[in-house]
Amino acid sequence: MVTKQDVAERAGVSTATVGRVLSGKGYVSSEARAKVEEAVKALNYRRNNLAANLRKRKSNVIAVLVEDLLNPYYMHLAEAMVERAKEKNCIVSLFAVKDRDVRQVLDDLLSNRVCGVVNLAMFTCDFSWYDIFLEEGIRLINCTSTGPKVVVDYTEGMEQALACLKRAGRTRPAFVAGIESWLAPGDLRVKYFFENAARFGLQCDPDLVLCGNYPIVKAPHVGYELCEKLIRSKKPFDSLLCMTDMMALGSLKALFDYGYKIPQDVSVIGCDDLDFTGFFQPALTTIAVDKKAEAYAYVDLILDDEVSDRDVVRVNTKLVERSSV
Amino acid sequence: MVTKQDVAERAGVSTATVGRVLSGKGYVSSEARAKVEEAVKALNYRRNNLAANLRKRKSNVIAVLVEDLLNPYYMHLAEAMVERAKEKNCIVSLFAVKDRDVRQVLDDLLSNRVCGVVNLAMFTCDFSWYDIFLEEGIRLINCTSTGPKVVVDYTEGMEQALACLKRAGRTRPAFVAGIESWLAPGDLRVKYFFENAARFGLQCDPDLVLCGNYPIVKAPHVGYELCEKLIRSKKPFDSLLCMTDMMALGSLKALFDYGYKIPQDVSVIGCDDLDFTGFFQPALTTIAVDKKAEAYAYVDLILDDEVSDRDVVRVNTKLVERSSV
DNA sequence: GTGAAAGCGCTAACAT
DNA sequence: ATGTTAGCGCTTTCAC
Repeated sequence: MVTKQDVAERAGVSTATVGRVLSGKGYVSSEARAKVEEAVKALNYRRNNLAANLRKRKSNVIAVLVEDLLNPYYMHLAEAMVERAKEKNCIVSLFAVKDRDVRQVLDDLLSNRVCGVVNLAMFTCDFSWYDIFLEEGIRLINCTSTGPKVVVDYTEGMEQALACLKRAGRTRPAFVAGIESWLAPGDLRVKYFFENAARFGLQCDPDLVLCGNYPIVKAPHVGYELCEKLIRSKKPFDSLLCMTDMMALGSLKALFDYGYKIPQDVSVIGCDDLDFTGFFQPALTTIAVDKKAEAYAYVDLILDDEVSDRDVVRVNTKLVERSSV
Repeated sequence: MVTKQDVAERAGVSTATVGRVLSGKGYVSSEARAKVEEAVKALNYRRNNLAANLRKRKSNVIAVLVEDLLNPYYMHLAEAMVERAKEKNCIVSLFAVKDRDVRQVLDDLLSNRVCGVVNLAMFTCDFSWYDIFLEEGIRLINCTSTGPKVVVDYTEGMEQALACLKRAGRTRPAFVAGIESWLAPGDLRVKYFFENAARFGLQCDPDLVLCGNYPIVKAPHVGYELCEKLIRSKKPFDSLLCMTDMMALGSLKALFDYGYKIPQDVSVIGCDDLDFTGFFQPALTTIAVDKKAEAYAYVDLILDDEVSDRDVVRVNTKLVERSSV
């Protein structure tokens, strides 16, 4: 492998000079620069990140914690994070957090001296180790009540969704929340729904906020079961707001299996706008999250210099209308 | 951070001894071992992988090359690879290969001295740099005609699929291949179909092997368009074999949009058995790939010692019957 | 059975 | 404007 030393020798300068031209900081005469650049090309020099990382005492790996990778929403994020990270010379690694071994995962992160951690497994992750990460100078995003955060602001999207339901003449929406009932009130979607439904002539019956045990049970299953239970309960409803598109997928199927016509009998709205929700039957109307902005924010919060511990970046949402309302 | 040196001092031994007990190789007196173990615990020592990697001249990162992360099949693989890699103390990083910057990605891999590369972007990846990787001792899987490989063996699955079609009384299947027509004949699914359809009383008309430009166009779109074209062509068909579940998703929708009833009018079979294909409408009958075996094979081929360059591991498939046939 | 020491390749403080 | 050099923390040979 070609080292900086090799380049320096070929260019007839010192490694420090090579370092200067490569990093672009410090004074270098244009002749020296030219020689170095020639040598770098000729030798096809490539920096050894292993060494650089050791020196910096920090790797160029951004860790992404997920409960499971099969959540397509995470993948939208991961995709954009990889893209953004590359611009900044970092790579992103996935870490699966399946409850019991959280501690071991964190050990792993520490051992690898990742440069930051994006916690997508907010329903699972244990925050007790936050201090260790701080001490080691590793930034955590979405890992605790303090520290930088990105929050998806559902205001706009929910507003449009409720308006859309109203326009369709709906009055009795149910909310397929899917998560545990003690978590539901904290969710911005649910909260916004409760606080604003009335304004759109929508009844909002706490009984119609359906909780489940996502993410232990997969989203489509949760959606199916919850919707099935709702149908069997005979409680009247004419529309469904779903926490995620994947839950909506399950709900759609339950509705179909029980003979409901969509959107004639019931309107359905999801959240996320996954790339294939247009292929659901019927194509799903859904609250789109600016996933690229969200993902970029994660990376930026980890890599940028001027990030304060109390930074919060908000990500926008908007309704994408298709055929399910 | 706690270094090996710290541990050595506390235990009253040398770093070499600490190294011996930690690695489990070499002679260590049981007293020394006990003291070291005590110190490791007390100090909460954690190995710094950055340093270890530099020493080994190789990182503990397995690179996974993908065209885009939104393919759920990749995510099934990624999930299992992360799991397997963790057992062997490695982490997996995703790298997006969007055609034009392949070279840059490879530079990245080299620069990071990843311990191996799993190429999932077989329709996009450039193999010309294979030699460099070999020289640097980096293993590539599925990157070239030589080198270790894992091949998904569709024999069993296709056999069952064709039998299933026959049982359903179908005779005119179309094959939604989705990939470019020059690639199709090389695909094992297509190949098996051609060679064995007759045996099941299935006509196999080359005109009914529908090609497209996946992965440039996303799978569900390709599935939709191809199916739509087929319908409009008025060519008779009574069943669909789809290259992937996501293509099947698109095809299902096209069929539905044109008023076909499934499975009454046409039977549909996919490939992959993604975790949510049971929620398609109707639930999709599909050829399941042993994704865990596939993923583990990738990791093992990269990390295990006794891997020969011509190793090929075969992964099994089998039909999962649901409601679309 | 144990310890000393030489790097791995890079960066940056310091000296010139 | 350029060069020298001291580590970063680990592994491993070699000497005791």
